[in-house]
Amino acid sequence: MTDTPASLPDPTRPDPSDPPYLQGLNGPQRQAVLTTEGPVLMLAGAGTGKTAALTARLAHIIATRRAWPSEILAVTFTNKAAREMRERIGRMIGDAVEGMPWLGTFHSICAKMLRRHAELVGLQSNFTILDTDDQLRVLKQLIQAEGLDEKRWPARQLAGLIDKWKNRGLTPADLDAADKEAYADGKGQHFYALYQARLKTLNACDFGDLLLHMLVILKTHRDVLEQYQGRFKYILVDEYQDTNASQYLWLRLLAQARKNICCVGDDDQSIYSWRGAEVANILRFEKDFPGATVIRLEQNYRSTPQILAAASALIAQNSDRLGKTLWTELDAGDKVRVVGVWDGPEEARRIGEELETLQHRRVSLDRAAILVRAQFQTREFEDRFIAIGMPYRIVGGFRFYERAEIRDALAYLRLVQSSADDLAFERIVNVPKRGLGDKALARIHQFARHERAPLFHAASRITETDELTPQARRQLANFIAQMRSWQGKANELSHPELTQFILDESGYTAMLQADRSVEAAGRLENLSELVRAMEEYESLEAFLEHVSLVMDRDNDDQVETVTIMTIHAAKGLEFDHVFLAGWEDGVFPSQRSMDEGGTQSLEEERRLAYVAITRARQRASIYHAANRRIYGQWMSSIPSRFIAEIPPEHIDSENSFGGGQSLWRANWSAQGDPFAHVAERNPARTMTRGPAWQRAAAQSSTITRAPAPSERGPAASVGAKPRADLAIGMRVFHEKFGYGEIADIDGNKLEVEFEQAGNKRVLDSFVRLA
DNA sequence: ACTCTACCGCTAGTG
DNA sequence: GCGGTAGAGT
Repeated sequence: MTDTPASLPDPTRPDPSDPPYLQGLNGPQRQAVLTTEGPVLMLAGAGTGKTAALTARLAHIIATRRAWPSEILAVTFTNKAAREMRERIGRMIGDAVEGMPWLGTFHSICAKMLRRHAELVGLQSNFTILDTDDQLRVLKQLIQAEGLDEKRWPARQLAGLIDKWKNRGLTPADLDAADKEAYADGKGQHFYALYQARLKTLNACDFGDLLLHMLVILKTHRDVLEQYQGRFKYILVDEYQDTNASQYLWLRLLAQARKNICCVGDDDQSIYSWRGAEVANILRFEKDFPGATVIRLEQNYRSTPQILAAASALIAQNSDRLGKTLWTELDAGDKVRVVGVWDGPEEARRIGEELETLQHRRVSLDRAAILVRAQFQTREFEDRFIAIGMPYRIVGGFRFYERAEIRDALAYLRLVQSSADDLAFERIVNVPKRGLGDKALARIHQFARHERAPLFHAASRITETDELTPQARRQLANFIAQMRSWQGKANELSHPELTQFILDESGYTAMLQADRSVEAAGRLENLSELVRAMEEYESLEAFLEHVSLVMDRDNDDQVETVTIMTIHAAKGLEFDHVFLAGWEDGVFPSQRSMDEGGTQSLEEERRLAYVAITRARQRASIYHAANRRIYGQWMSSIPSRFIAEIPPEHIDSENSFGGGQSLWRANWSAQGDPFAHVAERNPARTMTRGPAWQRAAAQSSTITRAPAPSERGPAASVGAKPRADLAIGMRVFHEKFGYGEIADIDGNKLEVEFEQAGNKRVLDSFVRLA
């Protein structure tokens, strides 16, 4: 597959004989489509028609028979992006898009691969994928089991570290000296290893593992690597600036053989370093792939020259850039508006008025958006818009599948599908309330650990004994019987029917119906939505796979609404009218990024500002308030330094409380670090309000150590083997029933004649010799 | 086993 | 200022 296409005189120029997918593309776009062989880096500025070029490239590869759809690997970050790409390609090449099994997110593609090779990393192919919440619960349990103080060493911190390591492609054995020092006086590596072992016994993996496991497999199993290298004739990566190290390594392995890899991205829009993305990946592409063709898409089709000029001037202040010069053929348009207001409520009021003006001009609210730096800023707008009846929509926040009721329902289904799913068991064994509290759960745990069996199994065995109170025993037996019957029904009923059946029979629906609170109705609604959503999947397995990787609700709002969202959420979107709220130092750039990261994170904030401005097609309005309430405290604030970085000739300034722009602009230029006086006047802003880990780190020099894990006593006998040290007639002590004499032994079940409590059946692991 | 209270944390958020 | 949660209290 090294033959070049019949060479045209100049492939970048339009030709009437062009196939339809090339029509309407500009020169660089055409080059990006036609340069199929060898490594290609497509640097695509904001609004330069990246997706058009990208889909045309795929269409071209398929149309010219360079590869079958199934021989192309196309990766994106979000499901939304994958879905959009699939749709757009579908429009070009028709049903052939159905044959593109390897178009998807990094995670979904890795999950698919990993199910084929699970046994190579000690998993079964039906492994479950844990979300962040499950992950945290597992870690909490481990921390407790090791006797560490959870307050001092929060599970979140450990989760963060493990995530970071996985993002960098490091297994526990790969950690370097510095990393080993991390967490609880150097126990980080120990906990990482413990956690991985625990996941293996749960037959589960977290999101990071999907990539890490595949990376390990590709590195250690040549045959598997060659199989995929052979299959993927062309590789395409979207949003390359967002890749983390493990994704990068994974891609590099797969691309090594043929080197037909095309990475698309924009270093100026890299805004995800905090979750592991490394801009370095895109900056060093040419070194990684010598002879790479670098193509710049610089003609912007979205914004007016004024908006573009403002954004370009801003981003030009950053140092580590590959550099692009965006230009447009559009007419000049309005300057960027900068509006100063007194406080947050006024900001919301003013933007509300602007939106009403748009409504009167018959501009659809769908074409307007309010972009904020942080989620907490949305409240001000919500309050105001409810008051004036402005239809709005807030993107982000809690996602559908993170809602408690959805997670509960899924836990029931997971347990039906796999009774070994301990996390699912724990989640719903007492939801709705069955009178099975900590005590009962602790017993089940203790027995499960002793038997090395899943909780469900242990629970089932424990109901055959008197270990629990009669009430708890009855309830647990009932729950187990129900679960068994559901497992049986899984074959008879369709999975949506089964779900409805379980929700009703378990009492979950009744529990919500009895709940008079405001949220209960919405929860019931969410559950019916879940059942409805399930109908689109072939099987329960298929649905659960989908759910663990995707499950975002498509809001099919009929009403025209203004969208309120974070800048991060707005990446890749565009609106005619964009309102940029809260451009004040401390809010944007955020205090935290300025505290911790120095220029590095300030540059990331600046890229964020660049992304924000370039969302606008016709008009961008920046707002800053002189006073803002943060965490319940009123703070006076100064306009964002980013405003001062936009050349005045691209700005129209107004100020609702006097003073005018000259005031703050002078303020900025007069001092070297104008922020210093704010820190001085408001010391609370800088140090004492730092995140917990900073405070903790400051104290970490004087740490006393928690008791070693050894005090967990002599190890229990291995497996479910009955104890050898017990015999009929021996006197034993049981925590609940007191002293007694063994009357009979049946495996690890004992019949004991207790002095006070009478004849009881108990488990051998709960008694000790008296 | 449930309810109340004190305390923590609080940038962004895909899989 | 607020919501989630852990641990104590009833």
